[in-house]
Amino acid sequence: MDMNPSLNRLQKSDHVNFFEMVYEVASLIPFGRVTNYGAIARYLGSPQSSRMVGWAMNSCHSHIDSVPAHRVVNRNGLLTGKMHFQGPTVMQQLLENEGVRVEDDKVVDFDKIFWDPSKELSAFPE
DNA sequence: GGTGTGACAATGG
DNA sequence: GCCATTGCCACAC
Repeated sequence: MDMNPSLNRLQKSDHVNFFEMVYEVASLIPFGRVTNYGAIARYLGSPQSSRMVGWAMNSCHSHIDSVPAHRVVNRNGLLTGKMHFQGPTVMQQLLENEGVRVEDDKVVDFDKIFWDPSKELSAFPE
């Protein structure tokens, strides 16, 4: 068989969609629900790549569709990425607009409204 | 093509 | 129980 390195790289190119996949999952977050980076990373098959999720969010502006990044918070339920929005209070406003209580830049009842794609979606829809 | 980074998470002291 | 360190993996320079 021809071990064409280009071919191998081609498959790796599929991982380039990692960002888009993150946007996909983020878009699947139900209204009034929130999730954390680790859950999304875990759903993508790389539970250790939670940082990549945040990185993808950093580039979410590059995505065509608007990504509800305000529904994605860190494991502590803290709105760590609020500063990356149009305004430091936009993220909180959006969450409160969805019925999510945010106190001191932290999601109240985070474990209650926590939405795990790996459990809710239960499968890999590709 | 190597180095640095980053909106995290888990572990250790 | 809080602060510091490590791991991690993909992307930008």
